[in-house]
Amino acid sequence: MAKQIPLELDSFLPYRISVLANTISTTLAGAYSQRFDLRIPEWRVLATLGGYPDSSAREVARRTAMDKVAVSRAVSSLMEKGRVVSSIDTVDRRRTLLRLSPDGEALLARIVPLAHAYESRLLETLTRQERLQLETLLEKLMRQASLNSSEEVESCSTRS
Amino acid sequence: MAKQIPLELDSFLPYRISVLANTISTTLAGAYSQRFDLRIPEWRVLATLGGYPDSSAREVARRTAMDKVAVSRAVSSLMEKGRVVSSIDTVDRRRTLLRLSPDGEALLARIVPLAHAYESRLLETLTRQERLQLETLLEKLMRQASLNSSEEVESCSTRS
DNA sequence: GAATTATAGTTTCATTTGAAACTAATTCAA
DNA sequence: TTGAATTAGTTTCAAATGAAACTATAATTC
Repeated sequence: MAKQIPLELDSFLPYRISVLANTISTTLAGAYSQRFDLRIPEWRVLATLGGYPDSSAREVARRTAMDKVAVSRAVSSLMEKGRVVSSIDTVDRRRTLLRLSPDGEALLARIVPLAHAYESRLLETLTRQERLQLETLLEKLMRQASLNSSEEVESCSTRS
Repeated sequence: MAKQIPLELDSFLPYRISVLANTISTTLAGAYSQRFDLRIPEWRVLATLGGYPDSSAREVARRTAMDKVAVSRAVSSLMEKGRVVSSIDTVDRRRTLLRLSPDGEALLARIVPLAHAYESRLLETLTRQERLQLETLLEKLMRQASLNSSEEVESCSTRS
């Protein structure tokens, strides 16, 4: 076998996507985190409840791909700040139904334009065609990435 | 002004990229993390030193986009496990030159195929053309993302 | 060459995160 | 029913992370 490819980190796809995602999250969070006293998990919950009022914590977790502990903490924090209100589901009293308070609505209304502006910034150098390609690629990569492939990855390697 | 777009998280680019990156990191780390007792930061340092022996911690940090504290900790851990050895730069005695030990080399040699296999898995559903597109898109997005745009994002929003 | 400033790297401390244990309510099964 | 198993959500504890202070060496300036 020839000399092993030494894995150039700069061109390693998982690494590149990770750096890109980190840069995006950090930049975006920087634009509202301290300014509105809103952490990323809170922002995700806020945005979700904006679109789906009266979701339970579990539903929010599923929609955002956050785990339930993270949701629980974000919700507590949002409630302390008066941005979210809750009510107990009368049908299933384990469930807590969550919705934005007027303050929460107002905050979301201020941040959504920021978020859209940043997204536009990211996309502004792409042609219409490239945006469509990006769509396709993200879907394909996401599908492959989540194929829960640890066994396959292992078998791939140990096979040789 | 018309009713505000309520920001569908599922189609919000920063969010999608973040979920994708998380999924990839988690899956990949799952394939070697416990198995080789190697955390993601250690893996990055290991891979970097494989390609660039006798780098200083600072150089590793720059190459990996990690911060120096993370590098410092990863290096300590790798040295404890005998995977990295260090020597003091005789020219500048603040600097520590790092390189893989034979054990470190051997470990890297075992993991590189895993990493390449996983990368191939990610890419396998893409056509040749799509892979080229991905290249272009990652570069463009990375450039836009890192334009350090917090001020611009803010001005975009407050302008209206 | 002494004092100041800058740089490499580590340590400390406070915050964040995740996993597992836990509480409370519900469903299922006999 | 009532006892076992599930499910929603929280708490706890340990590990990971980041910012700022710190140590040691080097470079700069007077």
